[in-house]
Amino acid sequence: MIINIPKGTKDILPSESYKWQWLESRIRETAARYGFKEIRTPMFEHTELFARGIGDTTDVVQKEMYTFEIAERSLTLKPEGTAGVVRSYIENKLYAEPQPGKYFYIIPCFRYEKMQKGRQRQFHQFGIEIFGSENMMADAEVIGLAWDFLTGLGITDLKLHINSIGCPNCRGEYRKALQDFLRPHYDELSETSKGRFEKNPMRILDSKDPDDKKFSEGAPRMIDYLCDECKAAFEDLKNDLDALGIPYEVDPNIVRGLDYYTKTAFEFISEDLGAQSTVCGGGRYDHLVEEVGGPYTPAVGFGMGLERLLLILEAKGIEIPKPAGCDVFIATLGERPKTFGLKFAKDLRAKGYSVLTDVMGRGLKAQLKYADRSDARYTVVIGDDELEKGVVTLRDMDNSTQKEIAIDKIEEEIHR
RNA sequence: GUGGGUGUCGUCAAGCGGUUAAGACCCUGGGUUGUGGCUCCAGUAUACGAGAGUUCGAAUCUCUCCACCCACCCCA
Repeated sequence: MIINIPKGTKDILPSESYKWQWLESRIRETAARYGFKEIRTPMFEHTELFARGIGDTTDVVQKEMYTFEIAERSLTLKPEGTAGVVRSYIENKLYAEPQPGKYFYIIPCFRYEKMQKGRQRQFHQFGIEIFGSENMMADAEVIGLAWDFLTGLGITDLKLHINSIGCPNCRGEYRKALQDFLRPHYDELSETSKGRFEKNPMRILDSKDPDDKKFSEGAPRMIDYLCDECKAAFEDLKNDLDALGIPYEVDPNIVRGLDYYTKTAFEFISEDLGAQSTVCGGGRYDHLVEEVGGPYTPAVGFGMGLERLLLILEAKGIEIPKPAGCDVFIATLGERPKTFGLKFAKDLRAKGYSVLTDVMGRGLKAQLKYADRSDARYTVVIGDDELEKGVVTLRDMDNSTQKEIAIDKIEEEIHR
C-alpha cells in the first residue's frame, strides 16, 4: 500500500522528466514572446473561492475537489488555474498596475475523477490570463498564442472550435427559449440533464446521451440569441482570427464546463487523444473578478493540458531532444590515482564541465562501461603510469581513440 | 457512480490441471591481473495481483476482492 502511488497520479522519472523540462522551456519562451509574466499562487485556496468562482453547479465543484479541513478552515487543492490567479489579482491589487495584466503559469491541478487516457487526478496545466481588456483583440491574442505555441511544436492538425456563449444580458432570454424547447421532452431526458434543466440548461446540449442528443437536435442556439454587443464582439474575434491566418470552425455546441465563461469560448481538439480530445480550452470571463469580490475587470484566458500535449507529441512521433550526457568520465585505477581523480573532477566541475566519477569502486572495465552508459563524451583514465608521467589518458568515446595528454592541456582538448 | 478489458521476475514474454515456472532484455561480475558500445560465460531475483474453493495435485478451473487500462459522464 505505502509503496503504491495514489491512483490518478504519476511519477515523472528521469526517463520522462527531460521532456517536461523541454516543454516548460518552450512555454516560457512563448509566453515571453507575447509579454506574459509568470505568476505563482499557492497549491490550495479557500474552498469558497472555487465554489464561488467556478460555480457550485459544476461537476468540478460538486464532486471532484480535493477538499480538506484544517484548523477549522476548508481548503481545496486547485482544480484549475484561473480562480487562484483571479484571487491574487484582486488581493494584490494588480488592477492598479498598467493594464492589461498578462500572466502565465505552469501548475499541477487536482480533480477527483476516474482515470482514463489523457485524464489524471493530478495533472498539469499551462495557463495564461489577460486582465482588463474588453476588446476582442485580447481574445485573439490568447487564441493566437495557443495556436502559435501548438503549431510551433509541430502539431499542425489541431482543430480550433470557437463559439460565443453570450453575456448575462442575452443569456436569460436564450435560457428561456431553450427550456421552452426542451420542456415537452422533459420526462425523457437523462437524469443529469433533468437536474440541469433549471440550473444550467445550456449544459444539456453538451450531453452525449443518445436520447438527449436527439431532443437537442434543432434546439435554439445561443449564438442566435446574442445581443448586439456580443454579436459584434464575435464578429470582431472572427475578423481578428482571419487576420492572423488561424483557421477555426464555429461550433455552437461548445459550452465550457466552468460557469464563469462569457462571450468567447474555444477549444483546441486533437484526434490523437481518444475520448479526452480537448488539449486546450478557454474563453472570456468578464464577471469573474467581480464575482469573487474585485472591481469589474473583463478577462480572457486558457488552460492547456500538459499530459495531453505530451500524448499528442508522442502520437505524432515528434521527438523531444534528449539532454546531452556528461562531458567527462574520470576512471581511475588504484589508491593514488583515485585521490588525484577526485580533485581533478572537482577542478573540471568548477570550470563548468559535467563530470562523472566512479563511486562504486569498480574495475576499469566496468568504469568504462558505465561511462558508455552515461553518454560520456570523453573518459579520462588515470593510473599510476599517468601520474608518474604527469599526464592523463584522454579517450574519445565516440570514435574510440585515445592519447596521453598533459594535465594542464586537458581543457583545450575537451573544450569545443 | 455505470460498463468492458487485462493481471506470470525491474521490463517484455512462454506456459492452458502434474515443469526445478522457459526465454529475452535489464542489472552485476568475469573472459589471464589497465579500457566501453559487439560477442561469450556466469551470477542475482520474496514472478504466477490477493484470498477462498474444486481437485490426489492449480499459474492453469470456480468465486470474491484488489489493481491497472479503456469507455460513459465531465473536462485539461
